[in-house]
Amino acid sequence: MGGSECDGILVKPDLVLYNTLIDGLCKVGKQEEGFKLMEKMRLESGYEPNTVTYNCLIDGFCKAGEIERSYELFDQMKKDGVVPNVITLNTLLDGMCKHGRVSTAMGLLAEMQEKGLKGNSITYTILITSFCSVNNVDRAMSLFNEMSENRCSPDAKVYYSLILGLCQARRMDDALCVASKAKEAGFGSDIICFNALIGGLCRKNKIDEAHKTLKDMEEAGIKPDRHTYNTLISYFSEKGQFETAHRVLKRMIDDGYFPNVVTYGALIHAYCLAGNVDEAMKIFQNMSSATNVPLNTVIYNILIDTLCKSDKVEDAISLLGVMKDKGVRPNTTTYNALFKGLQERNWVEKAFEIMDQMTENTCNPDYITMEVLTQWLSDIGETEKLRSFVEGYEVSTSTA
DNA sequence: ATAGGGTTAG
Repeated sequence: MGGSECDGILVKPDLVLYNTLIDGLCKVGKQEEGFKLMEKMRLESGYEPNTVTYNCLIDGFCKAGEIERSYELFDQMKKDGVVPNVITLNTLLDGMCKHGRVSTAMGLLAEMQEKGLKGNSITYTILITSFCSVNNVDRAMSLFNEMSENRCSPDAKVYYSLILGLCQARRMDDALCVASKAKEAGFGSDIICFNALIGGLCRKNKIDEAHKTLKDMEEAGIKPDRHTYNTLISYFSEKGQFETAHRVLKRMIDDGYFPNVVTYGALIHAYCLAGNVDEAMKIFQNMSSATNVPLNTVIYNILIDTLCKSDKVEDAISLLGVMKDKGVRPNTTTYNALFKGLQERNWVEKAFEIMDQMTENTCNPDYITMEVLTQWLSDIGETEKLRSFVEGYEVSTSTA
């Protein structure tokens, strides 16, 4: 990419062009190449990376989950005398928060604030979203209130992130209250907020309020989208009102939205809940053969879980095989469902086999896995297998 | 040229 390579034409990329390329590489998951390009730029063009260069790379490594690497870049940046800005801060905060390091993020924020770098509304959106995602909505609310005190007025997205968080926490009264405050501040809800509100109200069985919100949405000139329809289909089918659900489905299709994996997932789940596994399997078969909708882990998990609970572990195991043949990765939930099913049958050999598969797939056990296996395997005196299972993870996580 | 919010399982 150095200008010297271009015979005959005087093309010397400037720093902005380099940064654009580095950002592009990072955005498609090639952050390592982005990093190399920065080094090459230094050597061949003599440009020193600036704040933007570092910000792009830090974001690339954060999005790839390589927080340590991002932090190294942040240190290197400061060592080189390149001044971090609020974008650097926000990028790091978002990376840390999304990878479970909320308290590290708060520490960084405090440290940067001491150095005189103030957060902006994006900083607050990041923090509010992550506190909500770790079920600390109260902290999110207090951050929101803190914001105005710091004479930083919330923009639409700050309101929206709080509304979403409140909906996810099932705190619908608070969510509606914040939504009306947002409206007073000139930020009417958008389709994402409306969908969250409608979904939250449905989950709390407040169908009248959900209906009213749907009307508010239409009055605001916002049309229902695929999410809205999926939300309603999920509500009606889970209430056993399959006729209504199918009517909504028809309207969805008439409106130009093809059912997607979520639509099918909602129906499959509801038929499973209603004890109609046959109908659920029929939809599943139809999905595989008559639609282009790719099946995902969630779909298989619903069915595997239901089969295990209906004393059809063999069918669940064969579905696991189908899943793997189709290249759909089982996750912890898949294995947990299977272990519970196998425990019911006390089918130990099969459980051992599945445990080995889980380790091979570097799928991490969670507390449910450990609870089920610890209880079951110690009851039957198979603690040795349990120990080697756990050790398998200690090895794989240290080499990962 | 760089940063922020969405649906299905357990």
